Amino acid sequence: MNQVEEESFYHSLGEEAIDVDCLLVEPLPDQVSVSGVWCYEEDKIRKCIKTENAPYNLGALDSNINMEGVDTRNLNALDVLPHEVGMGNLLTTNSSSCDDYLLDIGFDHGAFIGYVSSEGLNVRNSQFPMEGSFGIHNSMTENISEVECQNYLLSNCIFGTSTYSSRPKSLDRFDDFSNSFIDQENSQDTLPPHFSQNGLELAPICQDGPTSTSSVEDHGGVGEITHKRSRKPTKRYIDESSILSLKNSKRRREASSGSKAKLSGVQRVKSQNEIKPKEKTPSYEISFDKAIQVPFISHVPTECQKSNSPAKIENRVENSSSGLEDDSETIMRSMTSGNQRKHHRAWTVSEVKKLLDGVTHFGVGKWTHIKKLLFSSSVHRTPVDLKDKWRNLLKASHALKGSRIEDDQKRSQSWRPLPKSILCRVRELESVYIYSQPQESGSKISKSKFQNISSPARIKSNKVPV
DNA sequence: GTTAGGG
DNA sequence: CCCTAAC
Repeated sequence: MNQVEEESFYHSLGEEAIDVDCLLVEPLPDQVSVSGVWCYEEDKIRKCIKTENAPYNLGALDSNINMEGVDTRNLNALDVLPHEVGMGNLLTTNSSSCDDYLLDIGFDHGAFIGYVSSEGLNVRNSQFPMEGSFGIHNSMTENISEVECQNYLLSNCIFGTSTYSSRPKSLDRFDDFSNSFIDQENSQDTLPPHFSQNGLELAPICQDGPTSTSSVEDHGGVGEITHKRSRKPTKRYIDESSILSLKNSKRRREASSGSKAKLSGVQRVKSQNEIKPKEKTPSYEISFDKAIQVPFISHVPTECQKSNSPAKIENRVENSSSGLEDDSETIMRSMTSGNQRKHHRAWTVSEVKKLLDGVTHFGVGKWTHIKKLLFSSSVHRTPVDLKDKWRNLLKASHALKGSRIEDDQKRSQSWRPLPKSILCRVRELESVYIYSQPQESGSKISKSKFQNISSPARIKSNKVPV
């Protein structure tokens, strides 16, 4: 954009050009509209940002926003801030909320003295390029649609004002943020009107936090308070025993009527298969699989191709000798339960961080939400995987708690892939969710939504379980 | 369809 | 990671 174009663009902006509400779903009295960031002339910024009742030091307005030569038509708040606004220029009134995060990612506190509090702009988004787990925004020059910008703002507005100090974290870009939330039946009821406008609804936890009614009611609790479901003998156990007995009776029937020379071989193979019914495979699958040489993963796409073991292939070959004699029950069993095991994929630290963010923002047990919103790109992580990983993280964090932290950390860093900060975050999250269980109705969090951020300790003291 | 928990 | 009861 050359100078002339730039000037004409400025003029075309005009005083009324920027709708203050364009980025906020509904401006709250004490909320700072961030639309002003779209302007970069100081007087316009002042006009664009409501400063009445805003308890923030909008230091950014007084200082260097230098956008020269930048095509602002393609910029938005997220693009502009990290680059063009000096970190120290955006001051916050409750910068303590950042501490955990900064610790987590290993930055000096001093390096991030300035950022607007979570009610307004969140300069912490500038950490996107550095934070592996939020790596979608690798390029800050990426254009972000207005909707996405809204999502960011919303997430900052809501998530950032929780009562849990490590809660406000930068979010991944929510590709389908709004759509996904619309699907949530419960959120409409639990959300105040200003969060359900424009179809942008937020998860219940955004509003009431981990102590919310929905949190408690929906998953019935976590941690020690969770009471376990009672289990009957598994269906698989019943099925297998019934299959065994059925096959035995069939075999007896065949043995009494069929050709004995032929059946003896079949019986031998069958008895082998009965020992390990899970590994039994119908013969037609074999011809099916021959072409790709990895018979055991034929039903599972790509990612499991490494998972076939020689033992299994051998077993498969064995089955081929048994030919078409397999009974239909066994075929169905093989088809449905399958012998393929998903290839093990180690969880990366960034994945774990994403998971923690998901738990932070949506709550323990909202695995499908987390999956849809944060792991939509990783097909190999199912909601169950997330749940399992969370369970393992809890175990790991307790293991860490049990030992002396410093020594253990130093000693185990070589083999333990998870940084201590992550395990600490797990513990914090866990404690929050444990302590939030006895809460009847999430009034406390919703009340304090736009108040200052409480520390986990304060949550605990507020919500002492019996 | 989703989640918890045992394996 | 799988499986399945419980929800």
